[in-house]
Amino acid sequence: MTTIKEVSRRAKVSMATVSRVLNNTVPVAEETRLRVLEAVEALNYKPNAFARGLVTNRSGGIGVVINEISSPFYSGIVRGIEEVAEAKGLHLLVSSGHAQASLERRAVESLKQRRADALILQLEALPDDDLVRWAQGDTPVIVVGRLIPELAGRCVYLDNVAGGYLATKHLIEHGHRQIAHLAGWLAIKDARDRLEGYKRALDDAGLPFDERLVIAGNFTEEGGQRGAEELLARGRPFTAIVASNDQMAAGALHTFRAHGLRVPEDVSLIGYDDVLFARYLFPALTTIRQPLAEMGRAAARLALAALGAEKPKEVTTRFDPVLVARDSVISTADP
Amino acid sequence: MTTIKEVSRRAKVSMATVSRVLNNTVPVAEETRLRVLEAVEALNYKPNAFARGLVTNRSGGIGVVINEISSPFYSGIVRGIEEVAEAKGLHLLVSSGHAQASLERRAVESLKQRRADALILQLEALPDDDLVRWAQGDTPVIVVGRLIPELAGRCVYLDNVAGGYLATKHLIEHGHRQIAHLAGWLAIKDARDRLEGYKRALDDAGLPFDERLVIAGNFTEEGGQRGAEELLARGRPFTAIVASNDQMAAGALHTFRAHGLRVPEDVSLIGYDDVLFARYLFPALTTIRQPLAEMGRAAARLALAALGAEKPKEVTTRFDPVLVARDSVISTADP
DNA sequence: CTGAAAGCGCTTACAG
DNA sequence: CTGAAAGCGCTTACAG
Repeated sequence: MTTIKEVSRRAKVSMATVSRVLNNTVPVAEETRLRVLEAVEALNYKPNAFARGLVTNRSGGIGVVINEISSPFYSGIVRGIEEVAEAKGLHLLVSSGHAQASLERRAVESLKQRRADALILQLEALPDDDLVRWAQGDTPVIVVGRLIPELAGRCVYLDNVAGGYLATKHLIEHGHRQIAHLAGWLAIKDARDRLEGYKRALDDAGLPFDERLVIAGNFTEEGGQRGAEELLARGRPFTAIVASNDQMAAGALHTFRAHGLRVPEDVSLIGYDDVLFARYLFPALTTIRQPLAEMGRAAARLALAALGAEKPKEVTTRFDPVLVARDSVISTADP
Repeated sequence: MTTIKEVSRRAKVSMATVSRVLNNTVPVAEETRLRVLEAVEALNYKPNAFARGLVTNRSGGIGVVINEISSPFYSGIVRGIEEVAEAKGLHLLVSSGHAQASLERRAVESLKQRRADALILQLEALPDDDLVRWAQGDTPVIVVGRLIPELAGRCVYLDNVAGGYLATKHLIEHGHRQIAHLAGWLAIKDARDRLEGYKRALDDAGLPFDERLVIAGNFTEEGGQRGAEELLARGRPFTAIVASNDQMAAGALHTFRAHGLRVPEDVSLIGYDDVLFARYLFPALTTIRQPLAEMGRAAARLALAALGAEKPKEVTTRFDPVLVARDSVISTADP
């Protein structure tokens, strides 16, 4: 690896000058500049990021911890983050938290130690307190997926209670009265919020809440399958289901089909997220959309603003769930 | 941020000693060790990664460039990489290449500059030459998704010609004679290889190759939809389709349904990849499986071995496509 | 506009 | 087993 010293030697200038032309910090005589650039080119010089970071205390990277990089849901967020970070020449340091407190903590500490310029955290296990404490450190912290009062303005989130409500209300408006809920993993707040929304919608419509119609799953296709099986086994009649995400809805669809039940003729089904494959299921899945990439972009912009790389423009920080009506819900009167 | 100096002061030892207990490089008297540890704890000291990297020339991170982080296909690979890297305490530096030569090159250069300890590269646009040249540098390079003769043993790949062949042969064995192909983006080698496999299988079966039955798509659901539309519009009769990936198959399924065509009764369909949602489509998609996570793990192990963090165990480097028969293919005799 | 020098926070021979 | 010192490769006041 060539160093700045070799470049300075070749260009017959001091190391300081090389540094100046590379970083564009102060004006340098055009002739000198050219000589330096020529040397840089000829020697294929790349500044050592460690040395630079040691003195500037900047890494040029944004640290991201996301629950599960390989899930279509979370990677949609990462994609949005990447898009804007890349445009600013910042790179990403990504870790998965796997919804485990110890892993989440380790990931954040490691990111801080490596001096990520900003942290975008989508954590599931750690309590708000930890986030608040980290946010008090020198590294700007942006929170995805929760609203923490102390950190308002640094949180990008979607109201999942409203989303659960919206989904349930949609079914109620289609005449359904016995509505089951395939809940997500209740250790995750999103799951609890959607359940809460479901309850409120029932309540507002004067419908009783029946816990036998609620199954806690785990946000996976397989969880949806098992949940649907159990629901069927319980024998409580229902005409519609609110699934806590699209993957569980896909699993439920599968199970119903295996049991000879038709969706939506025999049971209406609504998902949550609107991941890419939702519209390719059969029937095309009615669902609640979360604008994942957009949320990721918002988080990245907030991070850029926090670290001063970008003017703090207006950044939408609160997103609303929107209903995407496709073919998996039908009125009870219809068939 | 506390520094090693403050720790050494508190523990009443030299900085060298602090460094020694933290890195476990040489034996340190137990009593001293405890004092140091106490100070580290009390001061909540975290070594500065830049300073450490500057002298060791190691970052403790593995650089990954992958075509598209948010695609279910690629993120499956990343997940495998992450799994083994995490277990070794190495972090990941991830960039997307977006199948563009300039972005791929930029990503790799950036990773090298940041002194990633090893590079795992899944590139689409750059030619083998670039990979070979990089591999000659000081950073170990592992290649995912191609076999480069000069870098054999450092390549994790799956024979896509064999996969395309396998898919096509499966249809032929079910009596199909007019088999169309929804190709992927032909700028990507995987797409070309699968097409090649398709041709060979036809040839081996004595079936003519008809280019009017081949549509070049782009590996997305939407591409599959459009491809299927065009295929229908061309009016050439066909009884089965080989799609170059599952996402395109999902799109085609959608289009056929819209046209009142049933899969598999009217047209058999086989996908490629076996991404998670493949089995949740209706009909459940027959496809060619790629063991993504396993390939990612293999790449990570190769990287660890290359950088000496792990004994070079036996690592499978070549993977075979396997047929997963589900419900989207039927014999021509059957219906 | 440019150079000499200090310093960022570590690790690692070199002595003892 | 431990300490003093050099050095990793940059950037940034400080002078001129």
